[in-house]
Amino acid sequence: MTLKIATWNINGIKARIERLQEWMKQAEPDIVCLQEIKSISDNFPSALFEDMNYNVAVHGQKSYNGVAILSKLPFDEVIRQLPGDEADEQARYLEAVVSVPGGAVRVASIYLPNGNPVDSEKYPYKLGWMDRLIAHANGLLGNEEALILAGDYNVIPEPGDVHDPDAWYGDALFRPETSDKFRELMNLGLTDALRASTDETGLYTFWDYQAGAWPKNNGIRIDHLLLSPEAADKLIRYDIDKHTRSWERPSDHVPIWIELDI
DNA sequence: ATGACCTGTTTAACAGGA
Repeated sequence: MTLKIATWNINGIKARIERLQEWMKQAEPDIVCLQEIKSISDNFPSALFEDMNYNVAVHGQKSYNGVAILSKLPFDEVIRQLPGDEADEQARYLEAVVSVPGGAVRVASIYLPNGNPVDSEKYPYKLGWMDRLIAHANGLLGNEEALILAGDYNVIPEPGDVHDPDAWYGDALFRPETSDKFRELMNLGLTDALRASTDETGLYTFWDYQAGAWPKNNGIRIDHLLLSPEAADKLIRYDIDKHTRSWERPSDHVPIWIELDI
């Protein structure tokens, strides 16, 4: 069977319900990871998606952050925290396991901290969060199962993933400490689904609302689908649903997705 | 045009985003 897995930072579920449903009807994903729902769990419109035959897992927070996973396959397990800091109250991580004929598929919806400004406490928080993610991913990779770490990483991996690398060099999304941590994560043995599909540069997933970034194609690639070897072996397709950025009242991010031949 | 935003909340300006 083919399993289609997508991730999308929707920048507010309340403001994006119609866009999200329209895209889901077009794209027909089996699993959708959402970030920045900006809603407490109780206010997430789960019933709308249950009516579309999706199971819903939510880790919400008032006003900020918040992640969710919608899945046509039932959840065998749901984890709502990234291990490593019990005091961390920001809702940025949600992990779920579903069963397919070949075994288990584990999917995480990740909203990695932005980290700007870099001279504030926000940047060490980002780097610490990345350390926790590296440790957790390392443990999960030991399971030797299909693992998909999906989400908004707030990390520009390479100069070819940003329209103007020089302008972004000191930014929390692109500075060397951030790149080093991201490389450390990848070096655990993860595959960037886009890079497994193409060497093309200038492919973006985010365009700022300001300064005409979208019409000028001043974008950055910060949303990623990272795959364990067991998942990468099954990868048959990757794409960016760029057209949604032209919709009325769009998110500033667009959905990205993969198909796995399970 | 060297300009230009969006969301949620304390519903009027902020905080936060990237």
